[in-house]
Amino acid sequence: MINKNAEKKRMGRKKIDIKLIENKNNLQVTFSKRRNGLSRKAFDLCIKYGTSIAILAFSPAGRPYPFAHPDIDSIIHRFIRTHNNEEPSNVHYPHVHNPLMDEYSRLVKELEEEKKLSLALAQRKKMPNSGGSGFWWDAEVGSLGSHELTSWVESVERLRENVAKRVGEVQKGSNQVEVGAPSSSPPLVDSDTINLAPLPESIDFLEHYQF
Amino acid sequence: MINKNAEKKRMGRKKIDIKLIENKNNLQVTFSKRRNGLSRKAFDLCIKYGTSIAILAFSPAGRPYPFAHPDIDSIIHRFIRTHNNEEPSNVHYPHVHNPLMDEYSRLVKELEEEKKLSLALAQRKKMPNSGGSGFWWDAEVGSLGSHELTSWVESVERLRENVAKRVGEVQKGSNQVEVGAPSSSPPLVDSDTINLAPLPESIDFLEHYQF
DNA sequence: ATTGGCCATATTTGGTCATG
DNA sequence: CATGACCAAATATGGCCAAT
Repeated sequence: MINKNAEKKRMGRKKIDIKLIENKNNLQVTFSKRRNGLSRKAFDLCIKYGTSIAILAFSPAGRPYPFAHPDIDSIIHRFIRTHNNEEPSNVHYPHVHNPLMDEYSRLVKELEEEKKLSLALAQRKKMPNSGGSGFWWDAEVGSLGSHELTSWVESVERLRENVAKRVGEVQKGSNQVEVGAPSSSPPLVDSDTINLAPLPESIDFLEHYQF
Repeated sequence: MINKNAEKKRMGRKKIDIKLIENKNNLQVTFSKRRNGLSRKAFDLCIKYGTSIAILAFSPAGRPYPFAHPDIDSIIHRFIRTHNNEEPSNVHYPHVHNPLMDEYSRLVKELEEEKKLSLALAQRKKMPNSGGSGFWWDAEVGSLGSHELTSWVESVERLRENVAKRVGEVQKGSNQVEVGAPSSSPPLVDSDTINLAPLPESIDFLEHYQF
């Protein structure tokens, strides 16, 4: 990426895919904005819905940027109460095992596979011309005939669907917070408060990813 | 189906001010979306900047909606390390103070003054509104003098608790790890939260809010 | 209670420059 | 390293309706 196109004309917001950013220089700037944006949103939610939210974030530089309302202590306490673990001597926080991340990692791998497969197929039919200048799909896909291209697209679409479905299942299936230790002790509070609501993520976030 | 007024142009997003939302059923809907949005953004940041973020949020219904990457424990520990350079034995969480609140509170205070004024005027003409159907900062709150901020916090807290209606006692006497405020004992509401130490944060976001 | 569409509009953010 | 400002394009959301 590193689209270094200095134009006099303003470019407006650019779209970037979800991957570790490389342009450290420029991104440092962006992070500042986004971090603020995140807190701003959290704050907004707190006020509008009368809820409490705590955010612990770190800047790429490693600097901590906390946000909390009304205060971090009460929130953490509440969380602990909510999950009400049984270990009195050892306070441990709910192990927020974000299913989304798991899936994300896995999906990235799968996509890699699929990608290779597609490329392999493409190369079998047509021949090389690995321009290699653009994104992984630019070169190869570009060499496909309209027919192949169509099927390729369908293939990817199918993949996307599967991926989406999978993520969906994961969300609904594992929306329980896994406490640090594989607890076997019974909950001490109303059972309906033990379960975490389904992890917030919706599969539509995948739409923002560029496969 | 869904053909009420095909002609009628939809309204599109509406602007709403930042105040406790009128418990409308509709807003419950909105919260779901917004919460998702928050997590989505956090997730995005985590990936793009390779940073770690943890979010502990509660829905108006009192359900916890955690988000964390890579995992909440490491993040909290990191925070402790970062903020607590001295006593490793006495673990206490950084007293997250957020300037956003400062500004907000300040403005609310000003607003209160105005409200108070106009209310006084109104009462001179009309009759008392003992019904108190106003918002939490309406009327009487303004008469609290120099304790507005504390009151405000308490109000919000009370509200939160009401909505939450949570269980809770089962206190686990944790002697090992003290998960409390550094010095103050008041569990939930700590007026110190309102005006405390510094932490880089901009307040320009207030420009977007309508008081 | 929580989510998923739809659509139009309100906000946010990327890339750049400039300032503590 | 962290922000402010600017402009334009990319997203996120408010109502509304419906489904789980």
